[in-house]
Amino acid sequence: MPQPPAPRKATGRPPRISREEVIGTARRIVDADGVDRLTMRRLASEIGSTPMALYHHVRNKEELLVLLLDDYATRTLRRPELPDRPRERIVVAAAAIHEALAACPWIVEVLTADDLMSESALWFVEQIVDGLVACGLSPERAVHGYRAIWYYTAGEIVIRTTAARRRAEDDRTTYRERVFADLDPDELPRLAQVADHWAPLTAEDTYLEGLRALVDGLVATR
Amino acid sequence: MPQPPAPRKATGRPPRISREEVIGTARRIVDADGVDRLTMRRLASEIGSTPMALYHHVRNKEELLVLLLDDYATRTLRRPELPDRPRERIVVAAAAIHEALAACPWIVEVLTADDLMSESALWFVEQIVDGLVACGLSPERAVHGYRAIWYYTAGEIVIRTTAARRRAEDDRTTYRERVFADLDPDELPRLAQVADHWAPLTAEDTYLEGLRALVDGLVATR
DNA sequence: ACCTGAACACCGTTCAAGT
DNA sequence: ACCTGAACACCGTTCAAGT
Repeated sequence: MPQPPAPRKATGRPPRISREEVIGTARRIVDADGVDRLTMRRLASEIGSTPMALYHHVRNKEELLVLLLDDYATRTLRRPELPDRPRERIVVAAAAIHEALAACPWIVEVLTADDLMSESALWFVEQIVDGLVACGLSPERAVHGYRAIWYYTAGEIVIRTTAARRRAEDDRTTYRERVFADLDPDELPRLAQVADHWAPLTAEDTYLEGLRALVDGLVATR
Repeated sequence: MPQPPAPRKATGRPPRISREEVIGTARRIVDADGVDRLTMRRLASEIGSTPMALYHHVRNKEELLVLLLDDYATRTLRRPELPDRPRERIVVAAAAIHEALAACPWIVEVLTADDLMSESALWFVEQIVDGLVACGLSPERAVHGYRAIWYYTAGEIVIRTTAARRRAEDDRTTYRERVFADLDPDELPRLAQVADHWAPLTAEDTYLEGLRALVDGLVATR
């Protein structure tokens, strides 16, 4: 293999590994085994070097992760054909970002606090669902409305990714089932009404509807 | 101090620490020093016990965090006076949840990948802002619209919290400033147009406007 | 300039034993 | 039933030294 010509003065020891190699190897580890398997030690050994050699190419692990995301975005974000209608153009552009990030679950990691299914939050969910029903929505659409508000508030991606992870790890549906079984229909009538369909309703992908609603709201004359 | 009567059969050794004590102490640590200072070892020593004693009251650290959030929600979520109009009722209920979570920054932790300010994402931001302008919004309102979409897509809370943390750690504004300085006004005219006002515009709190728009969109007849 | 070895100061969790 | 001690299998990062 020919040596590339050295464009800048070759002072000191020639580099054995490059920043690109570090990022590329990190990407392989993350794609193969998930982001929490990416450690500086493993990365070093995979690259055939020592942990400390990495610190000469990235400042620290946090910078490595930022570089990794940047690399990911550059490789996967493709510019779609855009419709002429401005409103639709917004939707398509946002959906493209969403799709790219959704395929990149390691972005989120940790947290999201399950489903905010805490007893004390249910009353608020009730108000939202009931309010949407009072506005003329069907219970099903009302649940979707609540889901959209919660998604776009706490982050649709974050929630779905960790939920999927949870589902893979063990069946923690028991907790949700218990909450719904203990529901008082007098205090929380709407939730009780939809309790049986909650699982299939929340399994549906309603991202685009929620997004369209948000855009509608933004461009509507107030 | 009087011993509480033992309601169930007292077999074996009497407990020295309770689950409530574990959670309460964990809360104190988190409130004082942040969530990543909460370790099983420190929690144990703060409680005057050993790490392994904790595992008799919580299954593992993840369960401890879930319990901690539940405890937090129970203590801070207060039911507000609700307006009669359903649409306003939704807004108030959702805003109450938002407010509680916003005051609880340790929920998020890590990630959010800065601002998705990657070169390759800017084009999409441009399309969104330009589309909103084409719909009749002022550039300022268009930026707010984009911010709302991004917030409600990736999670308003998550973004703001980590942004605030970053600001406290060091001035990483340099990166954003460099991106905006390098902007090509022919390719990304709207972004270039608002580049100078980006910082103050994004510093404004537009949560309620975005939320109202989302609700408007959801209850609007399509 | 770039890399290495050894060490620092930690982690969460398991296992076997004690009371 | 509840708690302890010791150990396992790790972390990210610093420091001083080598080439």
